[in-house]
Amino acid sequence: MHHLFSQIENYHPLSAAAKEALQDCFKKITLSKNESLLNEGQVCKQLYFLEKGAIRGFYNLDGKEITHWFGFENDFVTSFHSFITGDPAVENIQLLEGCVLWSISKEQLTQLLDQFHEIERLVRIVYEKYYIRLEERFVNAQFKTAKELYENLLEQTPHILERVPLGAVASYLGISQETLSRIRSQF
Amino acid sequence: MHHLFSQIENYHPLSAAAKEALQDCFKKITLSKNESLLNEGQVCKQLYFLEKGAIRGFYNLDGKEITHWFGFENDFVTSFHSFITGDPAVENIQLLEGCVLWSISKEQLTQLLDQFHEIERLVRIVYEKYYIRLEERFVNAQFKTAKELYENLLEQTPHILERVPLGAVASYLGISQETLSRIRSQF
DNA sequence: TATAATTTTTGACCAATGTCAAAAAACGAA
DNA sequence: TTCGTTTTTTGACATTGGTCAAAAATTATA
Repeated sequence: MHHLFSQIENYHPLSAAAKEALQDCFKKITLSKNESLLNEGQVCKQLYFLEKGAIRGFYNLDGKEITHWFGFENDFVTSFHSFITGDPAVENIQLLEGCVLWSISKEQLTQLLDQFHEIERLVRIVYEKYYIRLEERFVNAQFKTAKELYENLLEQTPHILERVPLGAVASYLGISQETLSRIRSQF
Repeated sequence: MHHLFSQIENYHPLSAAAKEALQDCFKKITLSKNESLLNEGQVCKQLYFLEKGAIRGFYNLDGKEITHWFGFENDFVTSFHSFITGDPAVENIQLLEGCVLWSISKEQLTQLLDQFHEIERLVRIVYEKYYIRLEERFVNAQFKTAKELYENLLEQTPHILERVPLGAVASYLGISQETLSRIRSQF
């Protein structure tokens, strides 16, 4: 559990009391490749911290699987839309590798948010960070060419290309697998 | 100031004490069309609540002005990236109409976040809502055709088309003005 | 290993959308 | 109203990237 807390405290330091409370809530989960954390249509009631491994969120569009996001070491993972709103998820969450995760339920988190201002702050700060991340992806998606998107990925998150099948990467970038393959062959 | 608080309390109800503290911080601003709230390169130190009017955030890309977002009545408006990180903004914020705004500085907000758990919660909830909004725009940007994007806009936010020049709408959708014009003529 | 299943690459073709330039329309100020 | 500016539309053309199908390469399994 050390690792979990050292990562959490990168966002915001916590008192002993808050850490204890969190400790009581987070449950360790170990799952193997290809298992699912969530299927579309289900309400996502868990927030996960990914200690080790790789995960993807994907949804179906015209019969194709579109990768919405990847999660790697030290990412918080959930279907944010479903977790926040309580609506059924449009996305599936599936393991790309065997993973070690820490899980907390929305109910538990809600209680902690009531009890601890500092946890409320932690969550607020996490949202800030994730908002900014998403904004960057959005701007890229709107105006970069397929080649630029690939170059970006190579520079900023090369581990994605090393750990994830190409088809999943292509839809993550918003391009076809064939186009991604052709771009790659130019390098 | 009634209006401001009734909108804020749509996100999260506040105690009298928290409201008073907020009241002391929010300053009313009235500006006219085409004035700027922020120029690229400046650090955005203010968060605005837009009571009346219309605003856009835009940045420059290859000599073109790209509309990043629109703000209308009851939106919170800032350069989120710059406001959160303290980095110089890449975007400009400009009034599309005369506006009535309420302004609070980052410093003031930071103090309130320290003093009031409930304001921390308010902000956390605002981020949740804005995160989800952005996620929807992102998914659209990645996989919808120009025509679908226009139809979406017509259905979900028709006021944008009524209040904003077409060029600004086109870059907001991530398509060229000419394409938007052609699509429009089909309706 | 050998075989099957999956993933990636390649080729041919096509549709959607961008670009540039000019005309038309709408808007604003004198 | 009229003139000048800005915005929107239209036309011709180029280009990016998508689609479908098949081959090649890689990976998994018996």
